[in-house]
Amino acid sequence: MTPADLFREFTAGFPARKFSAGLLMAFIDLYTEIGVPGAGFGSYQDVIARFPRQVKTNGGKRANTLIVAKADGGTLSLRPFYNAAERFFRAEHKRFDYPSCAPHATQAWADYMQWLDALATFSADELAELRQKVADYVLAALKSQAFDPASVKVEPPLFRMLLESFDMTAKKGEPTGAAFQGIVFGFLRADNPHLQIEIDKVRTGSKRLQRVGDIDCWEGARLAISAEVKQFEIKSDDVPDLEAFGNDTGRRGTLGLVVALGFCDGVEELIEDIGLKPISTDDLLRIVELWDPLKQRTAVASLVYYARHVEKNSSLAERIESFLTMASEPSAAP
DNA sequence: GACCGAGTCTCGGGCAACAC
DNA sequence: GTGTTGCCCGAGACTCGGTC
Repeated sequence: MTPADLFREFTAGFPARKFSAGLLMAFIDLYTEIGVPGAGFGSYQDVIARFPRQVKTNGGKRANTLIVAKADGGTLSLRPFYNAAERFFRAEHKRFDYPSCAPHATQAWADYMQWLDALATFSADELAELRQKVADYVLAALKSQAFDPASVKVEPPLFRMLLESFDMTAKKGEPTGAAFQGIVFGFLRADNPHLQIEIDKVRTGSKRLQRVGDIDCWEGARLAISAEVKQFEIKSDDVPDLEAFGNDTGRRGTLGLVVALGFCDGVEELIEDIGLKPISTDDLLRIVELWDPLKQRTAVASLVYYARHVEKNSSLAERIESFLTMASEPSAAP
């Protein structure tokens, strides 16, 4: 069998046994390592006569793979050479269609006795050329699955950008507190798709509407979450005003949130003492950073809905939409 | 003792051969 | 033509020994 014959046989069998490529390369590397090329061997049996096959592993168990004894007393296994070939195709050249089956492949070595016979007669140059042809053949036959970062369209984290950069202070024609209330509504809407979210315009008077907080989240007839939204930094003097809210949510077994731009020193502990959970914009940011773009889009859509259809304030709605347009431009995303 | 590599074994799934 | 069976590839769990 000439190198050309062997290569033809390899290509014919490759579709059914892809691992045969790595096995063939491993045979060549093993023979090269122990100095078979140019040593005048006529067959695999001649090689084994010089480098006896080990039929037991170092642990005394039956060896299924090809292990030979080296002249210096040590042993050499086919497996590391096969591993290297598999790494070459899969890790280095991203041919993930090449099978990950080193144990199975190296156990099948005995199916290729003809190849081992032929390889024993080839020169070093012939072996190197054949090895290169096998590698090239596989690289051409199997498609590269290398990851191209440029091929991935990254959607900007719009809601996070809103939290970080949108000016929440009221502009001309906007009611104070509306921007922040809309953002908290968007946050709760996206974070609680299983709940019905109720919200009204700022300064509507939640008591008058039989509501508990500025934003109420219902699971059927049960109030699951209620939030008081404060577009300012809460001081200790403001805490007594939250007592009734804390009492109401506590009585109902509702998770009561106090969402504010920030809290003065020690105020968060005072709020927790009355059974409420203080959440600052920094807390919101930490949570939103873990959201995927789809969830962020839901929050943004809810904010736009709030500005357009709840608050019905065109000034705020246009300011939000203008911000989103700018933020969506490729150069704007972080 | 933890970690890693080498080796064995088992199992699921695809596919071809075969029986009806 | 369809259902069954068996083979074999491919994947991965598991064990064991060597090394640091």
